[in-house]
Amino acid sequence: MTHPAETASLAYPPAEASPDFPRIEEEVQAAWKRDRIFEESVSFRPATGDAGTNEFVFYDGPPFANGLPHYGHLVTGFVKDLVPRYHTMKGRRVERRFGWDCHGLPAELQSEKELGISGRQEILAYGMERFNEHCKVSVQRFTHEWEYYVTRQGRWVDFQNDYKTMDLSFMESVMWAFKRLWDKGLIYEGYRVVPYSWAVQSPLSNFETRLDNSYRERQDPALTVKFRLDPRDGDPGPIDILAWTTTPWTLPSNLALAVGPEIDYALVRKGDHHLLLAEAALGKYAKELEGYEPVASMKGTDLAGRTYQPVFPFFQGTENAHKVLAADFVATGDGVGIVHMAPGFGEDDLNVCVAHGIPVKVPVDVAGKFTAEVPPYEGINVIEANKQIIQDLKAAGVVLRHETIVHNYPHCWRTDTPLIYKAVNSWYVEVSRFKDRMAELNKQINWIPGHVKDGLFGNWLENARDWNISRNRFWGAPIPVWKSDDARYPRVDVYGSLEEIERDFGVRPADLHRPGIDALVRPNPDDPTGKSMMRRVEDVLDCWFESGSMPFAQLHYPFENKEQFEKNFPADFIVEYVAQTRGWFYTLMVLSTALFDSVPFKNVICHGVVLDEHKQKLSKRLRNYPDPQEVLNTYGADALRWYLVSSPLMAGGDLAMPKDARGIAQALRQGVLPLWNAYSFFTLYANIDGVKARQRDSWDQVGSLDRYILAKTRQVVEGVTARLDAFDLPGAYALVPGYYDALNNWYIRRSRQRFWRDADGAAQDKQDAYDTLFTCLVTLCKALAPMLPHVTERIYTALTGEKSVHLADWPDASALPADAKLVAEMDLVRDICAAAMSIREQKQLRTRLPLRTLTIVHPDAATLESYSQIIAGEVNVKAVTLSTDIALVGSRQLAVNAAVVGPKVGPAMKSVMAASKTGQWTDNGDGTVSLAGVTLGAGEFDIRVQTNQGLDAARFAGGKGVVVLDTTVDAELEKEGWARDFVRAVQSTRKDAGFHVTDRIRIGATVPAEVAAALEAHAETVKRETLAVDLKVNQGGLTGVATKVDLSGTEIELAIAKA
RNA sequence: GGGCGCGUAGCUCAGGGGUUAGAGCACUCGCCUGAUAAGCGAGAGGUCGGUGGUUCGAUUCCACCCGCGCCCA
Repeated sequence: MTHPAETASLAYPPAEASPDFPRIEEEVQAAWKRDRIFEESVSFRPATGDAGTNEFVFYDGPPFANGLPHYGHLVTGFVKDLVPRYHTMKGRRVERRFGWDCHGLPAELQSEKELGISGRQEILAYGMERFNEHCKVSVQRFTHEWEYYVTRQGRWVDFQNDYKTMDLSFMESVMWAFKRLWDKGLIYEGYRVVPYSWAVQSPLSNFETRLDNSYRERQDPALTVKFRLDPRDGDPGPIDILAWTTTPWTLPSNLALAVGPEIDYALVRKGDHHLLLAEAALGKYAKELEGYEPVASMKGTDLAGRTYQPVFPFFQGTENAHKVLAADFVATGDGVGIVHMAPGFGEDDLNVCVAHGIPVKVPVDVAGKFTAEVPPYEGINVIEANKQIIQDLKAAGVVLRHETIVHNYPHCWRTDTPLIYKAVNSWYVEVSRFKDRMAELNKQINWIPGHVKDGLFGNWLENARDWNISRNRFWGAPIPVWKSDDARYPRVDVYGSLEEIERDFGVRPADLHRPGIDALVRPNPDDPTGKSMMRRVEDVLDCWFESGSMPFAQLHYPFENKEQFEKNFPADFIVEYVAQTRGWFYTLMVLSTALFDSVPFKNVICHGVVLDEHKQKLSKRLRNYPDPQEVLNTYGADALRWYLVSSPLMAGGDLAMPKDARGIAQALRQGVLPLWNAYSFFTLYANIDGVKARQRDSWDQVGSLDRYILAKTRQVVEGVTARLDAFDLPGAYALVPGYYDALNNWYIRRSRQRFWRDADGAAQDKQDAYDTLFTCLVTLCKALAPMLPHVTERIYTALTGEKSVHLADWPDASALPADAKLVAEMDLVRDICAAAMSIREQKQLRTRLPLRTLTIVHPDAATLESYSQIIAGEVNVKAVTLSTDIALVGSRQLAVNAAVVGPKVGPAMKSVMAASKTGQWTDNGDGTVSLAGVTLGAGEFDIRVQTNQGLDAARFAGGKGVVVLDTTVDAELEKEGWARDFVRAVQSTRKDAGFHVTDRIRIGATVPAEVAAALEAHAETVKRETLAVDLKVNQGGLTGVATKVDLSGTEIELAIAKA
């Protein structure tokens, strides 16, 4: 739009009228990189202040390194960027280190896939060292993709100074944490039944099984099996006791049966044969029990202690086994009220059996296959063995019923294979011992949304179980425990630093990974024979233990940065998706409570999950989401940030994102474009006028429009500040469109002429207009910088010539005028104009057609006097008349302010409301009214207008005021209307022809006679408005850019040419 | 079965003991313009999931029910 010749001397870099935001963003990002703006934004804020630390501490939740980022990461990333940018501008130092979660099953499984091997045995065959070496490389494969997305989304984070959980320093800190817990007696080793994945050959932690939706529907056999009780005196004959199970594969390991002590059991008989089951279950087995009759009834306690014959012989003769035991957990909901117990495969089973001195038998190997202890099934996967076991039992005649049930069953979150429950030797953190303390500390945390604190997270803490932190795997931090290999000389050594290892083993490991660490072996000092050795227990740590360790481990605490950590713990802020209440949020809480007796973070946002528009999970296979890269390249990162962060996600809800990205297009239109348009207007005219605007710091002399928009700016800054302080991010975004509207569609539109007015006599007013708009834009850019980091950067740097808006201080609202009265009045004026325009629309009177009078009736009409001109201009009337006399336009209606009056009068409210509706009230003339025996004073009622019929009127301010438009059109008004129509036609032709806004033109036109008369009457105005040096009407010979134009129903021919 | 969240316009969602329940999108109609058609405005569109209760008054609070989502048994 700008002539190239002018560019050199421009006051501001020209703003594209049709900006390509993705391109602008990339330019901005390139400048950030080139000028190291991020680094400077961190480093120029001091780390310490008057009151100790000046750091705003942010923890980056480490993502699994071996996966590609998706929308969920983008959401988290935007928040991880927005909040730190805000606090940086507020003057805090906000370090942001990227973290990589390198260890654990995801990494191992990826490597197995890449290497074409599967399971422990094959890994061992392949070689643990090579395997781990591969893992180490594999987990860094996607770092570049991550860096691309994170950078492209405009997220500032330090990749150079990142941390990896596989770094020696990180792992040493983790080792330290383990030792601290050990010293506090919070670590123990035990036999526990755990969810076990035979596919990955490892137990899972209890929260791993609950992360995301690991439960899915599964069909399983359910078997009702008969166990023959050993005969006892008084038995009416042979008795079979029933038991029900959905895991037939555990029957070979059956070691006991459990009954509920208070449950009623029925003995039923058919001929010589007796069955025993809960009375409550009789109905369910009606079919199988046909012909049986009840012969006796007894309590569970009566049965306890009886012995029976196992259905399989494998563990016959096991100490204390094969007895009926009483246990409280037995219920009659499912099955027969008698539970088959296999202590190797059930948590309750284990507890009860151990209590009764029954040893644990686990005839299943690490891969989920039966061992030689059960010869017929040896080598068969337990789930696959179900079939054969059922067949064998049927053949033995001990199956009463074989059915199939569909139930929710937990699956391995990595391989999607069903989990089994299995007793394994594991290492535990005794969370149950300090869970009350966690619940207490949790009260200090500000959760967003608030319900998570006592809901999802609070309940989770209340039911916290001991945490199984060992994994029988390879790629992870080693459990730093060495044990004697000879039980006769027991000894356990736990190490908490490289130095301690060096002291005992004589070497300081350069790498703590297996198998190198396993090679550290030394003679057991407690063994006088000198034969037994201290060997490391084989397990590695659950990688979640490392995620919970990141606050201190990323700093190599306590070996380095001791003071820095202690001064800056806990974090001020973290954010992740809501399921991390069971993951990272939880592990942070566990470790910080146990190690430091402190919360790990003060404020936390838990956002929801991005779904497709049918609320289905986003799936690469289904391609049910817009390609992120395409979105970034079409609409830009600012639009995407606006879309995602102002969504219900931030309230913990799900976001149903349409595949066509229309929400993102809308965010661009509503959130980004209006700001750009205001800026583009400013630079266009400032450059034409050669005006250099300056930041306003006084406003005593400026007009009401300027004061109004400055006061509005103050309000929006205050509002955004309050919401960002409260971590209410959508709330902050929500304030912006209303402000855009006031700026673009009121301030600029009503001030437009001031920007191109001739300088004579109005220079100050013009400068005021530029200064005001400049002040608004610069202030707004600062206040929106965290929310729209790119577009604000471009605009701010163009306007101010400074290096970066992100190096600026947060705008000071008090530097702008506070004028609530003016804002309220002007907003009322806008309301009045909207009402007046609605009359025009209704009467089909185009805005360009001037009208004589607008009458405004309102109790505070007097205060509107000074706005008459603004209203007249907006509504296009010659005169504005103000009145407080409602009788002019209608009658008075009483509107009781029920919220105030209700509580005051109580039950009398009913008659008060009735009286007000039927008009039975009296004005006492002193500002009070009476009705139904009650007198109402100021603030307790409003008077509203009931408009008379037949008027061209519209109500405003909730009915408190009325505007009446004189819709008579006389010849003079008609002519003026034609002239304005003509001006508009010329202007749009100019624009279509690509003329510059300052180009002088010549106009030729062929028009009907009545229009010609109008143009003649208003020739000077037309020429001035269109920058025409010449206007020839109906003189033929049209030259230049010619068009036919519809002029409010009359066709004319028009030609314009540059003068 | 339990916990948490949710049910408001065709869609996505705000709101909140008070008579006239809002926004954006979509729809219909219209409009300004020497910045912005990726613009501005108006209209239509709702027994606020259901049933009871508390209350002068319930969409809002309470109970129960129905439905959806997540988590857990």
